[in-house]
Amino acid sequence: MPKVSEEYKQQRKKHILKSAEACFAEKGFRETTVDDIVEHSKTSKGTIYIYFKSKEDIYFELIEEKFDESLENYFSSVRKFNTAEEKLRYIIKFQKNLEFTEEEQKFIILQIETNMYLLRKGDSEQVMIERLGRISTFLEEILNEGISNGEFKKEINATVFSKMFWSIQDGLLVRTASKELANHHKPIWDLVEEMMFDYLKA
Amino acid sequence: MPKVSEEYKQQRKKHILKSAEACFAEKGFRETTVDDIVEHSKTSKGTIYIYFKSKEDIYFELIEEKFDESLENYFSSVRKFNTAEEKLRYIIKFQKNLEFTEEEQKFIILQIETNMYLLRKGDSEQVMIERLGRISTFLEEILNEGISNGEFKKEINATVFSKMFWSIQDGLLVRTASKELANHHKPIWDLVEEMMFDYLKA
Amino acid sequence: MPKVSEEYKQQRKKHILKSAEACFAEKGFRETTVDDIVEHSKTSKGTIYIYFKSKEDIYFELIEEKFDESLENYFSSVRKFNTAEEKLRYIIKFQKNLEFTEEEQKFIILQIETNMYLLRKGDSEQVMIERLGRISTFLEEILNEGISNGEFKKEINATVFSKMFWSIQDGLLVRTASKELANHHKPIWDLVEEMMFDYLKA
Amino acid sequence: MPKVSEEYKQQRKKHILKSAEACFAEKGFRETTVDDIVEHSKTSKGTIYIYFKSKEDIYFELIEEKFDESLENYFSSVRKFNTAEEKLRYIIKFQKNLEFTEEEQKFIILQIETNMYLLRKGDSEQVMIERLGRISTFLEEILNEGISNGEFKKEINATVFSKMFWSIQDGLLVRTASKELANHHKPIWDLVEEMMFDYLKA
DNA sequence: CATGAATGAGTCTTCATTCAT
DNA sequence: TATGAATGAAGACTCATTCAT
Repeated sequence: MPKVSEEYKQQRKKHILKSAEACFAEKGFRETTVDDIVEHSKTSKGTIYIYFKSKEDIYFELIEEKFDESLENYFSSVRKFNTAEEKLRYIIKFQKNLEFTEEEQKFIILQIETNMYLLRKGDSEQVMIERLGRISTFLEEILNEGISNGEFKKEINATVFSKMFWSIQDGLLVRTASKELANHHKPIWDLVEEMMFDYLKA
Repeated sequence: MPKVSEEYKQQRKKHILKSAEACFAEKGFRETTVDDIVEHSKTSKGTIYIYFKSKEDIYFELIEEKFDESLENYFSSVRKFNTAEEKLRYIIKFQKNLEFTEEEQKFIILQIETNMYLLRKGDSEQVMIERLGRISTFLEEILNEGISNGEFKKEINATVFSKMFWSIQDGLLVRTASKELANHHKPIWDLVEEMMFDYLKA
Repeated sequence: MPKVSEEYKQQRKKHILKSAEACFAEKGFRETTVDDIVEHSKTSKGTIYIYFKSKEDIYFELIEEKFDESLENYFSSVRKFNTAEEKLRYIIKFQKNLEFTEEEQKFIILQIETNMYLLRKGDSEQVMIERLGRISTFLEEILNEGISNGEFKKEINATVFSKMFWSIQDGLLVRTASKELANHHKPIWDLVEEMMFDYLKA
Repeated sequence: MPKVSEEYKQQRKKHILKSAEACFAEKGFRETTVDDIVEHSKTSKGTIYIYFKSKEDIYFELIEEKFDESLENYFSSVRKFNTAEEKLRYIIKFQKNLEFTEEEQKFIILQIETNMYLLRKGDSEQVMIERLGRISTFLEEILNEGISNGEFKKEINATVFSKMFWSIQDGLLVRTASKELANHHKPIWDLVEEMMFDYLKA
């Protein structure tokens, strides 16, 4: 006989998570204090510790949520296209069209930092590899689809190509987080696109 | 121990830096305490503050030293080759042959974290962009050399290609830091190499 | 203990201030550690930093409070008298009758030290001069009152006399802080009284 | 068979003391570091600890020296005058004519702080009281001289008057250290002079 | 005697977490 | 459930003093 509905509690948690995201993006995990989150979320320290068992816990839930949410959206919008080429071109187009606002850049930084954090902790095996695997598999399927139906040449190693692709994407993301490349990444993606399709269809 | 040679002092500093590197690589900047460095270096807190004015100072000197040192070695070994193609192939080969020990992987993580840290602080403009610029220019020169002497096709935009190349390298490095890709990056570099030369010489 | 009344918090702050006073009086500002205050107040370091933002902050609030509080009481008790002579004699009598306990002597020392501290910092202009001004003006008014109604002679420069008076008071206070003069100051005040009134009414 | 002459050593000590004086006056005892004194004296930490056994020791020797030196000079210049009145007027004139440079004001602050420091330590009985006694006695003698030869009236209590005089002097000094009264003390001394001689000769 | 590098106890301050209300 | 006051362990940094050269 809970006093408040489950839905209410979910909503409350989401609200805190949103605040935490803003804070972490702004200052990073270590530099963000629980008080920062309290202030941003207009709740209280006690409340936060009702919904999360530690600051680290907030961080993990945030990453989990953020990642899964955006990834599923992404996958499904890609799947709407018919041919493998269209799908791949859409993926590239999506990256190309990302307009990185200050805020988004900060979130990218946060994501990269998080990866490094996880890598260091060695927990990565469980979490990260599974994720990278999912993304990799997603592209592999598209590539294999293209190979089967003759869009792409037979010699392609879909696994390797997929890993390469996401590595490139990662690299461009890292650079994009910096001001140097920020919003100048389009010509690079153009080049990548040209080069890749030359290879895939040669 | 007074009236000690400049050389001795340099050595002492280097020793502390070495210890700091190990600690930072192990736990990251924020999680490493000065006491960790004290313990690892078998010196004392006071001594560390003779040679460095803050924990952050150690960090920056470390990054600086590590980076500049390795970069210059790298550049000069590349320049030994005659043709542009040889040079580029050597660069790729170099990346391909990197055998990342546990320790080196940790240092890569540290470097990436550092970049993120700098990006967040906004101090990055001075330091990082200059560095990325140096690396980018280095490859641009090689590419232009190849274009002039007919090794590579005329249509290549050396600036864009160079940026792309290093982004890919970055991306692979990030992934390599993870256990997933660790020491499985050779086939990916093979693919990159094939694809790139196809494009450059088409 | 959450959601606590403003009054409760004021009380808590006062309690810490009381402890700090005892510690500062005992050992001086610099020699007093925050841990001393913690121990004396039976609270915790954290609590102290909830109510004050630094050790210096405690010090200033203490001085401020102590000073303003006692000064206003003093002024109002003096104003109760009718004639200027009565007022001035009361002021002197008040000084004369001060029985300096060990503790009060220590607080006098603290006050003098504080003045020196402020003087050195140069922040004194704002705070101290304003205070000295208030005290000086207070006596000037009494003197002018006495001059107007014929109690005192016309030739008196109220401003100079006032400053002299408080300097004497200061000097006697400094000496009183020492054991030498402690509680032997009455005959000196008698002499001062005699001499002053001889002059004022000559 | 000392390696260096006693005179050399005395000179060295004096030099360090001079530097310490400047530093203590500038920043106070606690805020002055041994390194400050090292830098100012252009010697070394080791050297300082040859001549003094602690930072506090420097402080005490400084106070001792400074005080005794100036006091003896002062006494002897006063004694040159013939009558008690001349002597007392000279003392007042001396105070009146003090032109307090920034530096001298700082040294006054240091002296006052030192007194407070000594008072707190309870060592005051030995050192300070003896000093205050010497000064007090000095003036008592002058006053008694004046009483004996009819310059001053018989009813004067030389001991009390003397203590009062130095208290006034102390008070004016404290105030003079502040910017408020700085170099505006002459009219006050004029008033004190007038009032005192009115009393002494009445 | 002179030097200054080394030391480490001692400071202030922060902040994640708890728990009484 | 919600609150926010209380806690204290932990961290960065300082500096008087020592002592090998």
